[in-house]
Amino acid sequence: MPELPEVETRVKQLRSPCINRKITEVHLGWPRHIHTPSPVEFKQRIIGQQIKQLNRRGKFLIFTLEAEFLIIHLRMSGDLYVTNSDNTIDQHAHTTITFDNSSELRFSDVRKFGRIYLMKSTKQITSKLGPEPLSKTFTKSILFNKLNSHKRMIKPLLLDQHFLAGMGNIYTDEALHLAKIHPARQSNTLSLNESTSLWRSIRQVLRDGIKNNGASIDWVYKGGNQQNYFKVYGKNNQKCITCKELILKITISQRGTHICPNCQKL
DNA sequence: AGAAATACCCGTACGC
DNA sequence: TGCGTACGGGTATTTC
Repeated sequence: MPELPEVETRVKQLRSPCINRKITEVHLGWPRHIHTPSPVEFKQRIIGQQIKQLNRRGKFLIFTLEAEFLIIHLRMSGDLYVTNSDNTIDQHAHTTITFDNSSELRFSDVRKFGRIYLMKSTKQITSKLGPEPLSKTFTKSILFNKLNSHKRMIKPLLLDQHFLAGMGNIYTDEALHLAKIHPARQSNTLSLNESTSLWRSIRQVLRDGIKNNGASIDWVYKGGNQQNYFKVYGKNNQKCITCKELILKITISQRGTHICPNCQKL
């Protein structure tokens, strides 16, 4: 579930307890979380390094270490938090990274889909990602041009991290609803006005999400408030705020999709 | 190129 | 009540 706003929230929360900490020990309870290098090498390489910076690119958290980068993707059910190493470990905190001040970074992941990378460069990961939707350089004309260069349904295109980095199922449904665009629309059929409206909507739902510390839709991700402001996600059979029509849940390329059939016509 | 299916996981909700 | 099963959510990968 963590999408751009949830990841951004974690970055902000983790900076102060992580930056300038030195890694003294690592516990790997689910070695398959370590995508690269091998778990043994991972441990050898990371111990002794100090965390210099923490940033985000798309849904990836990027810890800048002295000699390389620790990159973490939470996928659907991952979460990260720092706590005192004396505190009881939660059942799903499979990977823990202990710091020099007896606190530790815990990677808790109920569904074990998350991935951890240790790499000399971030390029291998970040160069494949599309633009950051909230950056100054992501202009409305860039979106319009990009939409026109593809002939794909708009929703799966927005979910494609190579096209745009950071959108997930929830914020995509919310953005398309706000822009009054049907998720099955072909990307290259959007008018300039529709594209501009979509550009505004994407940025607005993401900013709102960040402002509210992300969304907590289930037991997995804690502390967010954005779920209280959803207009369509999880609102099937409830009335649309703008037109009172009932929100519909449909399937678009194998993903649950929420629309107002009146506001978002094909 | 892009659509569709599949694999990876497991807590929860739902049907019987 | 208990058991079985479908579901969801992000992405890589494979196949059509």
